[in-house]
Amino acid sequence: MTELEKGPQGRRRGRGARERILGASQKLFRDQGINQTGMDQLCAVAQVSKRTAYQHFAGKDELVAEYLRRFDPDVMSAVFDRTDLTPRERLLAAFDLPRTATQDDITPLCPFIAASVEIPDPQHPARQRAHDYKKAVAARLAETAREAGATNPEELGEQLALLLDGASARNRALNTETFPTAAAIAAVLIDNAIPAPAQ
Amino acid sequence: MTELEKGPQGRRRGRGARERILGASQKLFRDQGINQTGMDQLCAVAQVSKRTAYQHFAGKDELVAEYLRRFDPDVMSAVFDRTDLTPRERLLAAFDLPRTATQDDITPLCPFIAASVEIPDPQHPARQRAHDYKKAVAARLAETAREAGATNPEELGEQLALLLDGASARNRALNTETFPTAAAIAAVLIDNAIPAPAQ
DNA sequence: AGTTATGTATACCGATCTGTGTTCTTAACG
DNA sequence: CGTTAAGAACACAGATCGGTATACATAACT
Repeated sequence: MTELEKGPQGRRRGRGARERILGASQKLFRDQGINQTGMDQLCAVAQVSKRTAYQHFAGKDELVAEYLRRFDPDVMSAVFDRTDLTPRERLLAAFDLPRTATQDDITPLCPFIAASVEIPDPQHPARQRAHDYKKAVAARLAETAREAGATNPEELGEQLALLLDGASARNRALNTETFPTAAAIAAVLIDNAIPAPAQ
Repeated sequence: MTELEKGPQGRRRGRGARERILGASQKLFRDQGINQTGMDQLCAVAQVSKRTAYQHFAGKDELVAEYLRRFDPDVMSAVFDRTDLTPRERLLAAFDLPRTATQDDITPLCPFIAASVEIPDPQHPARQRAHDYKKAVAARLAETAREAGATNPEELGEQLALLLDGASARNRALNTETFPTAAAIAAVLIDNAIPAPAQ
């Protein structure tokens, strides 16, 4: 995901500052949280001068907003745009994605939930982005639920979105993988929401 | 819940420092978050000298841990210890409690989830307390599920606990009341988990 | 009444935070 | 080659953080 330290004849490190900053943000914000990551450390990891960082971003707030804007811009297309699965299978696959997308043994906390908790101001651009993203996920789930023939697609979309967020939050609090539990609930809800399962 | 500024002949403010500190913590940590609340502000709101605060608590970390220890020490007894409800009704009432327990128009974020996100160190006493509390809630749900005649009470308890956390996290991200959605899911799960509903 | 507990007031410490000013270097492009 | 823009290095400002030291006040208990 990061294409650093290469290029035609091996540039040392200059000329890609903005991308390196965002790459370091992704790693550090995920591992340490937003508030626990100072700009000094972030610039050190990104191998970027502090001055340069503030020429690319007006402030830390804007950097955080851009970090979230870059995160999964097309909303879970890795599962929703799959054509080899039926709509019903796609809905269930949404609960496997967080496990396969990371090489961690436990699924890390959703960065949008993290930002929503770490940033108190609801008007902060990062909070807005988190809001929009959560709505977008629910919308894609609802759309897929409609394709699957659910009687109330919007309701099912909201329900499945709640399961995803619940698993993420619970993963953090308990340090235990909870997505299988969420997937089991999802299977029940999906079966209950589709009137006549194709036989 | 806070019994401040009263007493026999109207003490001004001395002599109840520890309780005032914990009361201020409850308000400020909830409204602003833990990391966004400084000890100076906290002592000002509690009308307590900073020196006194550090004579009662070894540090902010210990204060945060005690704040979470005081929060709902008997785990949701307001719903689980009700004798006027059937076990099934008690399970469903768990999704109304967060709404009735606060006078806010929207349910605030669960303080244990908040602490789990705000505090990076999993070994922090507050994180431990959050872990224990979440397990305790799931245990009470499982116990009640067993009373309700569920075939797999532990599984149902875990599922309902996940719904509670999902609603709380989603409330924060979307600024919308989500507990009704969680309650609807809970109703489906409960009905599916109890083999022969007493008729 | 006198001792002791508890609390107040306030200045302060070192560390860390976000953000800036200044000067120098170097890669890219004509 | 020479100009220009991007970046590096680094010191520094101002605020805030958690936590402490010192000196004083007062309520409670014997």
